[in-house]
Amino acid sequence: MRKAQDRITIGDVAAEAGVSIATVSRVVNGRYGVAPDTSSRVQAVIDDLGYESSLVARSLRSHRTSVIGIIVPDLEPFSTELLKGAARAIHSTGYELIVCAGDGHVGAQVGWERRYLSRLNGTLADGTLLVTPTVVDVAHNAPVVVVDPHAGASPLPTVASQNLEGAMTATDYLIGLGHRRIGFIAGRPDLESARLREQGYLKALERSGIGFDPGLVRVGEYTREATEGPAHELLEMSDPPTAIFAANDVSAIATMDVAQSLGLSVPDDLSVIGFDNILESALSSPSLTTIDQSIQEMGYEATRLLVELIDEPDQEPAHLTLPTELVVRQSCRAVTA
Amino acid sequence: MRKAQDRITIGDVAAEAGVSIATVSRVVNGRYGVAPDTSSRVQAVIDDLGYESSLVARSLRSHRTSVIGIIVPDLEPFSTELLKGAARAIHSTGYELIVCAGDGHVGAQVGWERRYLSRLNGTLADGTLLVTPTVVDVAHNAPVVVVDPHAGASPLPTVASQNLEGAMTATDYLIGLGHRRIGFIAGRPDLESARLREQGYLKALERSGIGFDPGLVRVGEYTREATEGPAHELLEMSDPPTAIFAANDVSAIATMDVAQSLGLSVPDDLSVIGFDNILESALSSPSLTTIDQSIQEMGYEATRLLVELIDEPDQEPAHLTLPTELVVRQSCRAVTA
DNA sequence: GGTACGGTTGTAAACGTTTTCGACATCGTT
DNA sequence: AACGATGTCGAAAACGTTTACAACCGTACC
Repeated sequence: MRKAQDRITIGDVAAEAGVSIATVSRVVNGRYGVAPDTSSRVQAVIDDLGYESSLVARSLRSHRTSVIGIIVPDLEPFSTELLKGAARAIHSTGYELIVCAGDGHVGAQVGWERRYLSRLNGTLADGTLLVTPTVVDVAHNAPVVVVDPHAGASPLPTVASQNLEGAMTATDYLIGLGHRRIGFIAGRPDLESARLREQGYLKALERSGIGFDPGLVRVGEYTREATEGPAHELLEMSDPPTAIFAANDVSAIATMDVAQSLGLSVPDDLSVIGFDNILESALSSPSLTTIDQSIQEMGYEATRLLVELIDEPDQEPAHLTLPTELVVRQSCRAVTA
Repeated sequence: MRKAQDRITIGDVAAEAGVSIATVSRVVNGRYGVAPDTSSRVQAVIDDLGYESSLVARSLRSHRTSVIGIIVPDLEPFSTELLKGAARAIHSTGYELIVCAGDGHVGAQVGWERRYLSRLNGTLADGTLLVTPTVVDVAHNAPVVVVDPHAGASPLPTVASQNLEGAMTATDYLIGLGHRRIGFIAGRPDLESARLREQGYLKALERSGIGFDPGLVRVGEYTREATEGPAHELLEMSDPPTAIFAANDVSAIATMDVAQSLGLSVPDDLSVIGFDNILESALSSPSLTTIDQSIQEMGYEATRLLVELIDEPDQEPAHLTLPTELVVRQSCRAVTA
């Protein structure tokens, strides 16, 4: 006797419809070469029994699953915005999306990224999107696209923002407001984006003739938790900065909170500028002046790239760079002489 | 010749190590009955070749995958908070998490939920978490837990909040502030939570003797987009409400934005209270007074329940109800005589 | 009336695992 | 020396599909 939770298999459908398994498979996949009335009879049985083909069995046999995977390190704003863009891009294609999320503790387990990727790629998913990966070596012909890649030249296709230019814009903006002591909260040192933003900060300072004070730089690793300590340090200096450029919005918002907990007013006592333009930056108080990198767009473009790569595997790996833009809100103010 | 992208299979390992496939499988899974030196030799080859067993093949054969799936309708704040809780709960168990997200357009495609569930359940995943599902009939003995279930008695285990009590608390709070014309922006009519919140609103109004004015109720479907029109309607009435209770925070924030676009000040001209206590509610301006239902906790408990259910399938379906709590912030004010 | 052919269907192999079962050694016991 | 117990291992079936191939049937053509 069939137990109730047993799946309905293609064999059940075949038996019920009085045809062979092969025929059922053909009508399920719309293959050519099955008589119209057979087809409709089988289809009726399929609908009746509520048959759904097993993704794993299909994958095992045909190496094609019509799903693409995304591996994200956490579910913080950056990742979720990106996911939205990916979901939007996936919509018109025939693919479906599955997400594997790390637990947010970077470095807690190093192996998980490799493991997920190995699981997805080549079996479960036809292609994979890798978001802000830690060191991962990937067979360079696998259908993988990296968003916000690891530092160094990548043999894989990548999607990133104009990090250098954006960081220079942010720094120039603060300089233009008259700030001279400008602190910097850096991002995850392993990521190309973080390095470029730091370079942009340095470059703008030097170009303006202000020069670089190593004492004004701390590492916040793009996270709220890692930012709080360094922000305290900067603000409790005997000669604290009058402005802080944080390498991403999460750090910037954390910095504002620390400032306010120290009795400092943003922007009156301290100007803060971020990078990313996540949703939360518009809602903070004061609302955060920041550099917009349309994160959703990155997810969208990366997904588009990936789908292209799956259909046409032997391409030169593309490296997309999306523009950034200054978004002026309430968290910065000109220095009062 | 092996093509570079070909996966390394258990057969490759077996050949390289000079043993049978069965033996390799045994050492991979730590089965009893393989000699220590054979085991270590095989293990060495595994590490050397970087072999990872194919999830789909394993699943097909053994019906166990050590992953649990979550199906969410979108990637809006409620869902993402829930995901965080689930990720936290999964961490200590031996399971891994994969997420399938709809595209947010409720009703756009009705079939996707069923399809995803069918794909996950029984093949890809050992169990599935269903978040705010639209109508879905599930074999009631499948390992599935529902968060914020569909209206009506569910044969499946569920996790929900004290929606009725919370809604009464919210309404009572507004009444206590002296409000008499209190509007309501309802949620998705198919969800139990939305119905209970509306009931709580009604019950509090009647108990206080104010009574219920059907003209003050609109449907916002829990989304920003669906809320804007109804909010406009309420606020442009000849005799508009002095307070609005929105069935979730997303609606409440949208309502505040609409009010401000009409030149109304929150809370001076209009008090707004929400439900959920999503992160954004603390960041809005003014910050939103709301009913806290610890969403992460729901995700956590639901996941815990699911894991339990997988290990011990023949349980009476549990129905968990988590407490809610009033969180007073800046968006409500007493009526000025 | 035989043959060729197109359309329709079934048979069986393959995908990469896990697991049952039996084979073979080795060793201790009588 | 024979036998059973034990430890180690391989052969092969099974999971639910897809697809190459062959088989079959009817029709049209010579």
